[in-house]
Amino acid sequence: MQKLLLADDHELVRETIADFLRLQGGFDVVTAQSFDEAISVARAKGPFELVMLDYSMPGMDALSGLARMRAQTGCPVAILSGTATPDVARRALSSGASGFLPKTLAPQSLVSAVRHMLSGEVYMPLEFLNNGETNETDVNLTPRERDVLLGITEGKSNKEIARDLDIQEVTVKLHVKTLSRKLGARNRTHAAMLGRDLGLM
Amino acid sequence: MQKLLLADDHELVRETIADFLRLQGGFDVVTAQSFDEAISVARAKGPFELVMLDYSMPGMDALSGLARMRAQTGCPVAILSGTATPDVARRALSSGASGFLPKTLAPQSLVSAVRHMLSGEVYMPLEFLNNGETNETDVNLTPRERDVLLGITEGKSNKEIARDLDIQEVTVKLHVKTLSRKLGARNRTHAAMLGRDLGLM
DNA sequence: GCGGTGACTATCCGTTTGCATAGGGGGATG
DNA sequence: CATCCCCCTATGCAAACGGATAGTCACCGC
Repeated sequence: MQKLLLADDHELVRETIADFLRLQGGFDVVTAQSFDEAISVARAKGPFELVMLDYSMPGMDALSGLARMRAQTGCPVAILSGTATPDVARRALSSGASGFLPKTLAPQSLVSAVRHMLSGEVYMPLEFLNNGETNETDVNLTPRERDVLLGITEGKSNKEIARDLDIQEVTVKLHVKTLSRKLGARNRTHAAMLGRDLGLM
Repeated sequence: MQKLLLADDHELVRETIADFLRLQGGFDVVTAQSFDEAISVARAKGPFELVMLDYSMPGMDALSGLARMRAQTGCPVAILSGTATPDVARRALSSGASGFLPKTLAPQSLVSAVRHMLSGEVYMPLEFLNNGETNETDVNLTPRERDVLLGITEGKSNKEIARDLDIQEVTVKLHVKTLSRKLGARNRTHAAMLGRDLGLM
């Protein structure tokens, strides 16, 4: 029987989906309620043939959890999301996710999606690509902040960014501080990662 | 009967695939031998339910042809490629392609892939994500360097990384320096971005 | 044994970040 | 006009980073 790992912090959602996969899909489903627990479970009760991670979940830290889980287990990892924006879906795939599962997915489609991923292909509903042009995530940076963030992602120093934008270095620092606060980043590097994950540039 | 548009400048490949889709899939396949012809055909003989474009083809201009075709037809557009690198595949999906079809795909898989895309989902073989190491760059980090790089991508300071790995901060700095040199990064932020782009963790 | 390599520690130094405080100008909106 | 918001600048300071140099220790292959 194929072993799946499902991690979601909402108990109702988690257990509903798990039960459905057990009954309708005949899978052996193990659950976890946080990213850290998922990592522990993956180590303790593995190997799994597919891991499904909720996108907004304690410890997930946007998409960096995806990379960590992939690195540890080496098995296909899918992203599960309720507040699904097309852009997040695309980025998930770019980061190596085996699939993107919106929670609005019809139950029967879920089973076929899981089978699809188990057979070594990528699952993703098309509507998450077509509508994808306007991706207003809840974060809204000012144009200047985006400029600075772009510079950060290119590994530039504040001084370089200042020269490129023809402003003073102190001003760059100001933007770095404010955009980091808006993104909930702990420093410029974190801001760069979150900015890329959220597709802000 | 579902109408498909297939554009490829190599006649043999184009007609072989087209015939196969007609016979085995029962599709109505129209062909074109350049991107510009594909655009004309799409306007003249449309609408189509799926368009397949060769990645390297006169007028395609890498992936910018994908966006133009999507904008004009509004229907799913897949990328067909012989010289398939995982990177191109990822970029294709990020640019809104409905699928990525390597020409090495088994014929029968091609039909199922087309059906998959017609049903509104995205097709992509997993090996183009998992093997996406893109080891052209031939970076080989030591295990410890990967640990440190992972910490950097999570926005941690050297001090935090040191505590987590139970080593001294100076040692972390050493690893940061060496892994940055290996990656060709200008600083830790740049290293984090390159590390994520190259899928090193 | 010997050389090579990975991992680690130490001290020192200049540069860069990060953060706080304290403003000025311009444009939009009420 | 008053009031935001965005953008810019300035000064100052503590912390973190980046780099150089100089080692120790353990492991592995020849």
